[in-house]
Order: sequence, then structure tokens, then C-alpha cells
Amino acid sequence: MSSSADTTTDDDELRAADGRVPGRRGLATRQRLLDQTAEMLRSGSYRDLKVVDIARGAGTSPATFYQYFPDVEAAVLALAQEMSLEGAELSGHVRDRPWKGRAGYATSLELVDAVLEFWERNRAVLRVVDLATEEGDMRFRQIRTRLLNELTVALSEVVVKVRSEKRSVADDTDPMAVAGVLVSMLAHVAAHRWGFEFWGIRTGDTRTAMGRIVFTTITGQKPPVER
Amino acid sequence: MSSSADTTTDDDELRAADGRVPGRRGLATRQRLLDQTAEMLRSGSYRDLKVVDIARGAGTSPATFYQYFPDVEAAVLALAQEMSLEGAELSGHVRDRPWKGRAGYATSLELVDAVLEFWERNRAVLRVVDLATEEGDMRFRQIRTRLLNELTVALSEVVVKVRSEKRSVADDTDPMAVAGVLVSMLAHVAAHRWGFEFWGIRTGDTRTAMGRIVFTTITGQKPPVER
DNA sequence: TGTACATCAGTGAACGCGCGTTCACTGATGTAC
DNA sequence: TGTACATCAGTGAACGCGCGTTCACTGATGTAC
Repeated sequence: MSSSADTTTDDDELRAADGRVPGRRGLATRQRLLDQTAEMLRSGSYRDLKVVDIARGAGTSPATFYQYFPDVEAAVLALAQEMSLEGAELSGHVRDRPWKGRAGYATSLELVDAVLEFWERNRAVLRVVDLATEEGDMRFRQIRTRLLNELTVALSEVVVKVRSEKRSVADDTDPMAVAGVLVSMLAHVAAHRWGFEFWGIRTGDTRTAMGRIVFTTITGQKPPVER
Repeated sequence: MSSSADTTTDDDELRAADGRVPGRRGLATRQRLLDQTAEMLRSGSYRDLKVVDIARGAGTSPATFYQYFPDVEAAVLALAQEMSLEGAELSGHVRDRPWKGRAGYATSLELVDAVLEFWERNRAVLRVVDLATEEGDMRFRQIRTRLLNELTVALSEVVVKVRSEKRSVADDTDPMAVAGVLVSMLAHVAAHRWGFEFWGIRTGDTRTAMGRIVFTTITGQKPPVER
């Protein structure tokens, strides 16, 4: 009732396992653990990722790892969260951009490039996110959804806008479905880029093919002839 | 040199760990282990899939598991091989089918349905194949490639054929790139079908959107209006 | 149709390492006065 | 500017379970004669 004054009871802030509130130093260690997790994900398999290896690789001890994460999965989850924040910016390549004619085609290609680059940089984390999502882990699914959702919404808005500006084609497919398919295509091709190279398909051609599909699907027009 | 006659030295046939050649009974046990592996992959996470659990789940002992597989990965690999054999048949939905006009659009939809159905049935194994492939495991990559390759080649042949029949559009994108992108789209959307539902996108719309993209990309024509 | 022998098949039980996990303790950093 | 105390931070070392892995043995199946 009365003032239990001097006991701070903020409960929403980050806590270590034993209840301490991490300061500068602690957060830095936590980050080193995350970085090391990302690194090992890049070079090794998820199935073989162990707490001890992460801790030792980060130049610290297993006990320290448990200060910040309950298990390996939790560390990967935190890593994925970091990434999804950055990924939401992809929609910047869609909103307030020209989508008509030659400039529109350029926008399509820029979007394709941005997605390709983002996937390349986060390849290792993304594949685990994909796996966990499909295994039914809702926490990972949420992250994945948040990551792609903005982009999908942005694209669907463009579809609506384009349709409203010319009342020609009788295409009434759900704009979100159209956008979703496009985003899926981008995500999948980005994820399997090296698979393509493996078949002898040059990245440049993949990029062009996707740029054309994006442009055509959104605008309903043929892409301007390459020069 | 001369006849070491009666010692059979066939070396390419299936062998158990200790060198025995499995008969009826042994093969049946092996298959039960595979089935159980598939089952556990469906309901649990790959990371938590253990030899002991598979063996006990299949009503046998760990020691028996090692008769047939050196480790969990090997069992999953065998499972993937089974699947890829069946998957090669997807190209049947492309070759010797009509690709013009209304019938062509129907072909597109049938292809989409077939891919969706196949992915659904093999969802659990496929996600592990995808993961392992991206982690750089060449054995899994090979299986994945074999699985999708026939379909890709078949589609690219259609692209070539369609282009040769009408000399209108100046589209000289590598047909394999075009086909590869389409297959990727199909594979990715199939894999993330439930993600779509999650966004409130109905499967029917997804199917239509893909059918349209396939048709348009291959034929260069607008799909016939839905009726 | 029966007996003997070879090989296939399966597993209980044990071994032991790897790894997750924790505790009690030492050291570092911050801040109140 | 210094001392004391609180809290943050880190970890060595140990514990013990889980699990991979193997071996020696029993039982099942097949086939030669």
C-alpha cells in the first residue's frame, strides 16, 4: 500500500539468469556470445551447435553463457530478432518509388538486388529461422512474419494503386496473395542462389528474370526492352 | 588369377554394418527404422532427433539401428533418396501437355497443384534437405538438385518451344534461368504454404496467383479470364 | 522329412565421453558519503 | 580523493544424465544332403 519506495521493481528490462541487471560490460559479453553464435552457424551445422563451443569460441565460459541465455535456441532466437529489425527496412525499396515504365523496371531490379544482398548477409541465421518456423515454432514464425510482412504489405499497396490508376485488366486476385507470392519468390531464390549457380545459371540472369516477373506482375505490362 | 571361384565378391550391394547381406527380415526392419525417422521428423525437431528414440520408436534396439545406418543423418539421407525418386515424376505435368490458351492455363494450374501436393506429403523431409543443402552438405544438395532438375529442364524446354513458335517478343533471357525461377517460386510457396494462411491469404488465391505467373512467364500471354 | 551348419537378425547390458547445467567463489565496477 | 559496500560479471570445477556406440551372446531363418 504505502511506499515500498527504494526497491526498484522495473520488471520489463533485460535480466541475467540470476536476476542481475546487465550493465555495459555484461551486454558486451552477451553480444560477443551472439556474434560467436552467428559465426558458428555460418561455418557449421545447426544440429552440431553446442553451448560449450559457443562460450569457448567467445572467449568465455559455459556458466557465463547461461547468464544470458537458457539454451542455444534462445541465443539463435535473439540473433534472429536483431536481424528482423534490419530486414523491415527492405520495404523502403518499394514505397514512394516509381513503378511505371523504365523507372518502374529499375525499381524492380533495385528491390531484387536489395533482397539478394540482405539474404546473402544473413544466410546462416535465415536458414535456421526457416527450419524452426516449419517445425512449428511460433516464436521463430513470428520473427519471420515480421521480417517479410512489411515488404508484402508495401507491394500489395503498389498493386492496388496501379490497378486503381488504369481500369483495364480484369484482374481481381487478392493483392496480398500477389504480393505474397512475389515475396516468396524473392526469398526463395535469394536463399537458393548458389543452387542456381550450381545448375550453371548465372546470377545476372536470375536477377533479370526476377526483375521482369516483379515488374510484370505488379504493373501488368511487359518490361521495357533491355539496352 | 585362377578361380577364387565359390567366394562371391559382389561389393556393390547393400550391406549391414558388420558385413552381412540383409535379407527379407533385415530389410523390413531397416524400413521400419526409416518410417519411424520420417514420423519423428514430422512431429519433432531435427535438432532433437536421436538414435535411441528412433530405434525404440520402431520397436527395436539402438544396436539394430547401427546395423543399418552409421548415424541419424544417414537415415535421413536414405529417406530423402526415397523421396527424390518419386519427385522426379513431377515433370510429367509439363512434358507433352498443352501450353497454349485456356488449356495451357489449365496445365499451369495442374502443375501448381502437383507441386503443392508433393511438398505437403514430404514437408518434413524436405525442410531437412533444404537445411543440410544450405549448410553445404553436398550429398543432400545432390538429392535436392536431382529432385528439381527434371522439372526445371522440362519447363525450360517449353519456354524454348513457345519462343520458337512465335517470333514476337524479344525476350532472350536464359530459358533455364526462367524455368529455375519458376521452380523456385513453386518450391518456396509450397514450403511456406501455412505461412501464407497465417497472413490471411487463402490457398486458393495463392494457387491462382502462381498459376498465372507460370502461364504468363512461359507463354508471354495474359491468362484467360477466370469464369 | 529330418538333421546340421551357416549366416542372418536382433539385443541386453555395459562403457564412457560429451555436454548441459549449477554452485560457490573471486574479481571488477560503480557509487554513496 | 579515499574508503566501504553493493551489485555486476565471470568462471573453475564438479556433477550427472543422456546418448552414442560396441560387444558378446541368443534366437531365427535358410539350405544342403
